[in-house]
Amino acid sequence: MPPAVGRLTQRSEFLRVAAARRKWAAPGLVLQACERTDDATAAEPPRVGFTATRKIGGAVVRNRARRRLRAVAAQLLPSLGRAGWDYVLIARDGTVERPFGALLGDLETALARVERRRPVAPDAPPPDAPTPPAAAADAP
RNA sequence: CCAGACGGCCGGAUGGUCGCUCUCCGGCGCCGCCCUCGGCGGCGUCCGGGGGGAGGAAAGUCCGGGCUCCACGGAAACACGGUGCCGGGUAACGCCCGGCGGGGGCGACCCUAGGGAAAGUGCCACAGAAAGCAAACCGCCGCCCCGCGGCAACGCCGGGCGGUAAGGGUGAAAGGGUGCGGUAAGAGCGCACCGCGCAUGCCGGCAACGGCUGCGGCACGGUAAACCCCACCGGGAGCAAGACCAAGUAGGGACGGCCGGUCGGCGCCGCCUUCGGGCGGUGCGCGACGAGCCCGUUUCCGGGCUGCCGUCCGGGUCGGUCGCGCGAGGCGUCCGGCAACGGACGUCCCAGAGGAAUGACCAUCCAUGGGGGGCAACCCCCGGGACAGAACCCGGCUUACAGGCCGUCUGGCGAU
Repeated sequence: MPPAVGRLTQRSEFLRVAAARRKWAAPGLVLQACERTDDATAAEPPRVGFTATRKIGGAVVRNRARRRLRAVAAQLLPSLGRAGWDYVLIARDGTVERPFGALLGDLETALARVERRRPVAPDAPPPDAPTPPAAAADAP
């Protein structure tokens, strides 16, 4: 099967991913993730959705942020995304100005962080956290 | 060359590697039909190829329309909202063009919400004596009285009566301005010019209006983005309009209280019967009329809704397709017109998404800012690309905008 990445289009799907409360914030973007629970689609390739609110700017800025996020996702998600998972990328103020290489790094570390937290119980801190400030601030 | 005025236009370019969306063609796969080679149609997280893919403001949603549904029958008056010099353009406009009046600028040119204040009402703060009735605070002038001085004419201090809008002072505005005459002092009191008003006037202009002439000493301040008057225009809501398909339910149900005019219908009971039915009673929110309410108000009148109140229960609205891209369309040439614009001919098809496509990244060039080198052309390094994204579609207006290009004209300086 080719490593195609699906899209999230329905509001209910976005809400479900947000309700999973599994996220990580990088300087250029925020990543939310959620594992699909129904068995029918569990083996299918990952899906991704994009959010750019009015908070970051007008229509031009929002469009540009969403396009950059889409370019980043198209480059990394086919190899790094997990089958059966849904991801949501949220644009921040820095998304438009941040260099593209740094944006790639943001998504890479965000994916790794979300992966690492996965086997751990949500209320227990990760035992091998190399950079505690973000994780510690999120734990309580 | 410098300063400025007006009008028009552009608003990064090229290439490479990955992508998105619409459409067309060819494969591949699946399904259906005709039926046996095969053909047609549909579908696809599929493959390959061709073509199209944001703006001058796409923005604000302020006007005008198209289109759609509702009220559409209609009408009149009232009410409400809008527009407001004249002529033209336009599908229409509050827009545009050309004029007129007023104001500003040496000028090119710019600004102008510009009907009516002898239809009525209101307001004109503060200051000021006085703000629509005209008005006398300081002044100026005349007459009279008292006192003082003087031989007297007269002068001065104070008071009274009267004249005076020229001067001072207040104000946004004080009832035309300047000059001469005139006067006790003054004043359109008289005269000249300017201004103003009126005209049955004459001339130019389609008109707004302008010019001339005559009359009137001038008697009627401003404000109508204050009420108002006059003329003209105006149904309401909007593509989440609206239509279709699929699914599927409903446009309700239950209980309690209160009210229920007339006729019909239906059910039940009783009586009569010539067996067709009839009469009486009772129940029923089934129908009609009436009644009530709604469609801005009223009337004629058209339509719609309806037992009323309270409590409880249940359901629907998040899918798909169309609307949705040939249009008051773009470009070019010619003709008419000062112009806005109109006409003829030729030519082109030019975005259609829906968590929302038109991009991401790199290189070179082009503008542009800073630094360095060089006599110079130029070279090197760093920074770095305005406002801003179609959401049914057009015509305008308004607002935002890095930088640049072109044309016409004005003033000044210099040269010929």
